This record gives sequence, structure tokens and C-alpha cells, in this order.
Amino acid sequence: MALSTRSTDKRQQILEATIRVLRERGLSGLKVEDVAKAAEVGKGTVYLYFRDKRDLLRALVEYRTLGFYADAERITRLARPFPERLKELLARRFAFIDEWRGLWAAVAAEAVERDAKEAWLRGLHERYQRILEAFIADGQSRGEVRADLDVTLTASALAAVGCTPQLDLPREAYLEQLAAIWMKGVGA
Amino acid sequence: MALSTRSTDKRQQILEATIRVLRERGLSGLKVEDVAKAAEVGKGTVYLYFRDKRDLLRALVEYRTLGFYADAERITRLARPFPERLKELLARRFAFIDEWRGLWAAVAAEAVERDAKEAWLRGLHERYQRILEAFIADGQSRGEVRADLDVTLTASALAAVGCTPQLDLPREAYLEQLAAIWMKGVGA
Amino acid sequence: MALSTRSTDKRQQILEATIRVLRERGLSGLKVEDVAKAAEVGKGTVYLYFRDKRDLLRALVEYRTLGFYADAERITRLARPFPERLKELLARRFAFIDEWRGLWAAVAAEAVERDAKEAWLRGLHERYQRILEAFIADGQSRGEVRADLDVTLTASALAAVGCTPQLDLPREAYLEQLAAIWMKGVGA
Amino acid sequence: MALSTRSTDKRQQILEATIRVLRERGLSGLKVEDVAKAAEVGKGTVYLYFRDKRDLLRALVEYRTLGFYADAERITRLARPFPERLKELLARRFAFIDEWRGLWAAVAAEAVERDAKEAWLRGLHERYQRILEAFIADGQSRGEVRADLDVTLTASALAAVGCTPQLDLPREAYLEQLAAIWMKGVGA
DNA sequence: GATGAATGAGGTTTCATTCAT
DNA sequence: CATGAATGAAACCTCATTCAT
Repeated sequence: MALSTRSTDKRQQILEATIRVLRERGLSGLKVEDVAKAAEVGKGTVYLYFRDKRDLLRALVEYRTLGFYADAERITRLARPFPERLKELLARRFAFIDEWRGLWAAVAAEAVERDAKEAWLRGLHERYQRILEAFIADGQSRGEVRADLDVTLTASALAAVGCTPQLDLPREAYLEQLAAIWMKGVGA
Repeated sequence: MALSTRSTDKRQQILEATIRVLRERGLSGLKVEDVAKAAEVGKGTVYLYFRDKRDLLRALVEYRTLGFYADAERITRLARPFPERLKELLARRFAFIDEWRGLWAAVAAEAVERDAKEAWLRGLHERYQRILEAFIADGQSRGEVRADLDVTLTASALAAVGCTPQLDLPREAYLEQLAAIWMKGVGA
Repeated sequence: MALSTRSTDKRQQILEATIRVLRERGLSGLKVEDVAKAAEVGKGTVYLYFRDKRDLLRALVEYRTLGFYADAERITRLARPFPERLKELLARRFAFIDEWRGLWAAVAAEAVERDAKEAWLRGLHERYQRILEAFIADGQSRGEVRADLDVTLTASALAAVGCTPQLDLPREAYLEQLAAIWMKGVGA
Repeated sequence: MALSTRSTDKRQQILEATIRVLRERGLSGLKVEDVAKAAEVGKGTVYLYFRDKRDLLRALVEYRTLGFYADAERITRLARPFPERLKELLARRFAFIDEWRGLWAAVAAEAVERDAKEAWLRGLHERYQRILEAFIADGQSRGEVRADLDVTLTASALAAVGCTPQLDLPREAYLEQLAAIWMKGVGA
């Protein structure tokens, strides 16, 4: 167990370091050597945990995506009214999408073969869909969401919300309004 | 003039070739040699028209952006009702933003130094702002847009529209509705 | 033609340099960088003429083998008695085999995939067999070699001189005969 | 003694494993990690028995060579007629030489410094010379070998079978004789 | 202007070796 | 003794850039 823990730690340590380097230097400035330095491990150690640089990038995208899903799941399970949870979920979703567009989209393009990319993304997305379905179903069971709505379709529609306010629109107001619209649409 | 025309042609020829290679191989697979081959010129010729690879990328982003602006200007000047022109403008804008997010965002990140990027983008954006201002002002002068609206602010708001429908939402309906909202907001 | 000549020159220049480095430092000490230095070209130039290091090694073995064959052919065509030509041919052959065993065997092992190796060697060998056949036939036509000998078999036997039995010659018989010769020579 | 035995076992176990890996993957594909895995010991254990990789290779060549000498000695001491023992000895010798040329020559080249190599090989060879001398002398004492032959020279000549002339034998004479034998065999 | 052979800095990856456990 | 995770020197190879023609 100690070993497994240590391994997990080091792997994550490298992933986190990669994110830092990525933010500092950008994708085209990402060198394995810098990642190793930032993670305070040897260059060879990176290759103990990842087959090659692309594998590291692939793992990184998955790591961040799963991180978002973990947050999403936590939020949807909070002991708070549906509208509040919805609003917080959307806020987290927008932050993730911003990050995705600014960083992970390009990383993914370099990490995954053109052909395999779609299937890989779809696979990653699947879990989010299920989280939203559980969220909608929960709302229905509590009487906070209209019971006549199809869970799958509604979750899909919610998953599709991905437009983020650009430039300098007041973010808070935007979220407020978006959640309101959704509640008007799906509220019981 | 013949020479200048030929030069201009060759420059554009290289830019277009770069786009093709970019779509085929992605940013990380973009090699100057391939660009030259695709443009049917020698590798050295690329360096006659662009200082280096980054300069090529920078020029490319500007080229595509100016292409969009040219279209936008043309659309806003069509001899058709404001709502129609607005709808078509939005459609073109969305296509551009999709392309930007899928391709040019990453290219820009590699082409421009982190620090200079914001100023460069702002500079690029400026012209779009002016196109929209002229468009709004034109609408006002024709009595198709409420005269009490501040031109600058309204143009800014229009420029900020950048959410594209995701997944499989019916695009046509989306555009229809968006233009309707805008006309309800700004129509005279 | 100038270009082709220049290319050929540089390719050969690199091959010759590789041989020098190989002799000086051995196979395990052969670095592409040193080859480039010895050939007085840039490291990248090596990769213009050879796909990778293995390709360089493969080409090198072929280059040396063909060099031997050229010599062998020249010797067998000299205007001198058969025994003299035979002796000189054997001398050259032994020198080549020494070189092969001391150097090229190991190079070949690193240059060619285990599975493909046999076919590759057989292909290389073919030409030598044909040179010997022509040599034997020439000897017969001049009345210097017994006319009842089968050309192919005799050439094969000659090709095998200096080697432990090759290909599919019956090993047992070969041993039998060799021991007999030896017994005739040293037996009481 | 138990410990020493165990140690010896493990050492030999590693040597045998090295041979297996060498045959499977070739010299350039020989990694200490694979050797350890094949020997079913930890990677560090290899370094308990051998200073470094070269030491392992050196020991391996000696191990195989001594194995051949043990066989050779056994064969020469069989209670059978000289010609039979000679034939069997040659068979074993050829097998060893084949193996040497296909494998150990390259291993030796990597294991021993260029300068030290000759002396090292000569040292290894010495014992074989003595085995052959004893064999010839035994043949003479039994009246199976001509008594007028010089034991040392004859043993040297026998040692040279299967090799292109080694050491310091007069090359010209060797070629002369070999060509003569061949001409006796194939001459008209 | 146009070319593409030549270059070598700079990146990725491997693997012999060490050492804490 | 035995281990194998960790290391980084050293090798391979790519590709942006130059420059003689």
C-alpha cells in the first residue's frame, strides 16, 4: 500500500507539474525536462509513469477532466436546493470550458491521433452525461424538477450549455440569469 | 505592378498552403518544408516572405481574421433589411469563432509572445468593433435601430456575442432566435 | 549531373567516414555525431542520405560487400593462369571474410531485423556465386579446370572456402571429408 | 559452503539468462533489466555478481569458452581411435566457432578494451592449445599419429582449422598450400 | 528572386547504475 | 543479501534557418 501510495503521489506530482509548466510556457514551450524539474524528479522518472510525452499529455487531459467531473458530482450532491446546485454547477462548468478552450483543446490535439480523437472525447464525456442524469433524476425525486421531463434528453441539453460570456460582461449576472432560465424551463 | 502582384500572389499562396497543412497535420505537425511543398515553392522562398515560422503564423492569423472582417463588412453593407443582415453577420461570426477556437487560438498562442498577445488581439479586434459601429449607425440612420442606443456600447455588445450552439442543436433555429432577441432589444 | 555527382560523393564520404570511426571506436562506440565529424559534414546531413542509423549501417555493409565483389570480378577476369587467379581470389576472399567476421557481421546484426537478415544476406551473396560460376566456366573453357565438374556445385564449394559450411551443404559429409583431408595430411 | 554454492548458482543463473536474452534480442538489444528478469532476480542483484555490464559480458565469453574447452578435453580423452576423436573434436570445434562468430566475437568486442583484447583472447586460447598438444602427443604415443610431427606446430595447425589463419602463421605459405590443395581437388 | 542542400541547436528517449529499504 | 524506483548522462533524431548557386 505504501508503494502504491507513493506511486500515485509521484504520478500526480508530475501531472500537476506539467500543468504549471503548461501555464507558464505554453504547449509549444513544454519540455519534458522542465516538467521533471518542476516536479522535482529526474527526467527518467517521467518515463516511468508515462510511456512518452504524448502519453503524459493524454493522461493530463484525462486527469483534469476527471477532476472536473469529481467537482461536478460533489456539487450535484450537495444538500441544497436544486436551483442553487444548478447555478454552482454551471459556474464550475464554465470555468472548465474556459480552461478547456484555452489549454486542453490544443493539448488534446497534440496528444491524440486525429482519427481516435472523437471517440476518445466521447468516452471522456460519457461520465458527465451520467452525472447530469443523476442530478436531474434527483431533482425530480425531490419535486424540484418537472416530473414529465425525459431525464436523458434534459441532461443532454444541460451538458450542451457551454457558452461562456466573453470579454467583460458581468459574470455573476450572467450566471444568475442562465440558472433562472433553466429553472423556468425545468422547474416543477 | 506585375511583380508586386506576383509577389502578393506568392505570399497568399503560401498562407493558403499553410492553412491546408494545418488542417491536415495539425499545429504540432506543421513543418515549413511541408508548407513550401504544398505551396509549390522552395523552402527558402517562404523565408523571403516571412521572417520566420512565427511570423508566418502571425501573418496567417491576421490573414484569416482580416478575411472574416472583409466578409463582415460586405454583409453589413448589403442592401437588405437590418434584421437579415444581422442574422447573416451572426452566422458568419459563429463560423469564424468555431474556426478560431479549433485552430487559430492555438496558432496564436505559438505565434505571439505571452505578454504581447493581449495587445495584439485587441489590435486585431479593433477593426471589427468599427465595422459593427458603422453597422449600428447605419441601422439608426435608416430608422431600423433605436436611435437612443449608444453606438459604441451596442457594437461592443454585439461583438461579444460568441456563444456557438454545441452538439446537435438545430443551428438554423438557434440563429433565428438569436437575431430575434437582438432585434427585440435594439429594433426601432 | 553535377548534383548527382555531388550527392554520390557526399554519400560515399559519409560511408567511408563511418568505416573509419567503426575501426577506431568499434560498433558500440559508433555515434552518428562522430561519423558526421569524421565525414566533415553536419549531423543533419547524415540524415539527408540515410533514414536513420540502422539504414546507414545497412548501406555500409552493402557498400563494402559490393566493393569486394567488384574486386573479385576484376581478379577472375585477369589475363593470367587459373591457379594464379584462384590464389589471388582466395587471398582477397580471406581478407574480406576476416573483415566481415571482425566487423561487418556485428554491424549486420544491428542493422537488419533478425527475421529479414537471412534473406538479405542471401541476396547479397547471390552475386558472388555468379562471379564464381563464371570463373569456373571460364576455367573449363580454357581447359584449366576439369570439364566434368558441375559449375554450380563447384562454385558453391569455392564460395564456402573460408567459411564453416554454409547454407544447406550436408554437414556430416563436409566434416567427414575435412577430417579425411586432415588425416591424409597428418595421419601416420 | 551452502552460501557459496548458492552464490555460484545465482552467478551461473545470470550468465545462462544472459545467453538466452542474447540469442533472443541480439547484443544491441541486451539490457541488464531483461537479463535480470530472465534470471528471475532483481536488477540490483546482477550488480552484486558483476561489476558492470562489460564485466558480465567478459565473464560470459569466458564461461562459454571454458565450457567448450571442457568438452574438447573430454572428447580427446575418450577411449576411441584417434581419427574418431579427431572428427568429433572438429565437429565440436566448428559448433563453437560458429557460435563464436555469430555471437561471442561481437560480445567480446564490446566487453574488452581494444588494446587489451588481443592479450585476453590469447590467454583464453592458451588452454585449447595445450589440450590439442596433449591430444597429438597421445596420438603419437599410441602410434596413431606420425611420430615425426612437431607436437606444438601440429597442435597449432589443428587449432587453426575452421579459422582463417590466426596469430602469426605465415600467411603466404598458408595461402599457397590451400590453393594447392584446391588445385589438387579441382585441377584438370 | 528562387532554391534546396546543409547545418546544428535543441528536443525526446533509453538504459546502465545507484542506493534506500 | 536482494530489490527495483529513481536518476541523468548520453544517444538519436528533427526541423527551423541559412546561404551558395
